[in-house]
Amino acid sequence: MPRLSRETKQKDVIRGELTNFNSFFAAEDLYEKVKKKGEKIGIATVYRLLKELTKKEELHEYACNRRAVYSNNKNSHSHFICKNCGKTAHIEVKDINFIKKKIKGSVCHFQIDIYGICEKCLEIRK
Amino acid sequence: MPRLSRETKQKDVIRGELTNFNSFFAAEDLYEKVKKKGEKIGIATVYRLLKELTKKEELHEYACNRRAVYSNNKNSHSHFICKNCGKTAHIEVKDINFIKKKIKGSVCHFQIDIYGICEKCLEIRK
DNA sequence: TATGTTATTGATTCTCATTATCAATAAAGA
DNA sequence: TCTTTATTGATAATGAGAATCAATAACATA
Repeated sequence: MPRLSRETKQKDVIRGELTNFNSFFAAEDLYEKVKKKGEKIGIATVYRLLKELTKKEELHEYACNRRAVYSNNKNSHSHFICKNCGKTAHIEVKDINFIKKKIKGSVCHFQIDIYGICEKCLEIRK
Repeated sequence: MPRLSRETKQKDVIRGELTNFNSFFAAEDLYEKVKKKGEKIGIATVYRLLKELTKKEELHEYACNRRAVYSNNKNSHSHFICKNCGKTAHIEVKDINFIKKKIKGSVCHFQIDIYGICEKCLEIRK
């Protein structure tokens, strides 16, 4: 394990692109953004920085469809996923106090995924 | 796509083992159970039936650590995942009425993942 | 500023869960 | 029994992400 963290050109470039996402993104998305900037940075470096920033809690990592996705904001994430069309909508859930009572450890963040049929698809099915 | 579903010896065997899980399980777990019974069934068949039953809503599929996991009960699932030791504990959350108001579509089931540090790890860190 | 140490990079390979392929097999209806 | 065709299972393909490792570049310090 590395004993200290070094500031590099590559990390700077990737960090610069990081802010260009307003919702969540996958490693590949970030890699594409960097490539479009004309910067030649290996995808392994992108994966590494993403892990590093997650450990530092500058990013929030969670799973979406068996892929790791990341978010700039440290807030928790809640989604409504339509089982018919597959669309994912964000839901705002501010706190989970109702559930915290049941947990003995300390809570960092949470993810709530609600599966169902969205309004549009319900309409079509009629 | 198949026009009708056929009942086979293999599906019967796999279905028999399916009830032997009281919590969630991965495809590989089910495959091992079947193998231990002495039945020679290909792992592809296990994967296929799992997908089929999920589509039929006899099983609930969700993701855990970049793997698909399945559950017999159709209830929703809530977990507390320790970011330190990685252990997952079940939490019982009966309803999410507080959140349903925010959803316009119809809700089938939900999954709540809460990330934090478990009691044991908190103790060790002291 | 030059030098030595070592964290970082990036091309590539590896891993591992899952899906796709396809010839052989076996349900289920006629 | 015969025919049709869904299913099986061995195996190859896929794809996200981790591991490898020689070359490179930060950073400390002389």
